[in-house]
Amino acid sequence: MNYWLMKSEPDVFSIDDLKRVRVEPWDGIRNYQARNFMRDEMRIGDQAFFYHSNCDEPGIVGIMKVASKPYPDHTQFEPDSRYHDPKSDPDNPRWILVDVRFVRKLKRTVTLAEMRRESELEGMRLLMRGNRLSVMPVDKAHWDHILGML
DNA sequence: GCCAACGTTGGC
DNA sequence: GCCAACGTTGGC
Repeated sequence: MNYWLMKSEPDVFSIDDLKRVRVEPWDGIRNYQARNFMRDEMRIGDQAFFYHSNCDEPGIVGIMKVASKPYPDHTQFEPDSRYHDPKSDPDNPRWILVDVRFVRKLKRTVTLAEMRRESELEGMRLLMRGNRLSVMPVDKAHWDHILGML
């Protein structure tokens, strides 16, 4: 069992959106490292934090589970999509995603600012300088510590 | 292969 | 809205 953190801008897709639809293809990932995590390391049943980015209160807002094997992100082939990639070959798709399933919303947001103050979370990828990855692994110890902050 | 220019992410 | 940090692109 691996643990993950996946970012989404709540204006685009929030934890409440996921709660409503229950299962969602995590589309729009256009970074190779993030893609490789989904493609090569995620397994059905892995748990992931849902992180709200680029918003008033950035932080962890919920928990979800990986709900599918990796498969091609259809938005790369849609000319009208903001995620369209004209260079992606339909016979060898460049961008891959997994479905995620809603597990629960946390009773409150565990904010980025709050996490930065926790010495136990030192070294966590999310908190490293200049980190911009939108899909990243989370150590079990960090996962447990964050849930203990509630 | 280098690297300057450019685009994006995302906190503040 | 600003801007630091980082990734990608493309000329050479």
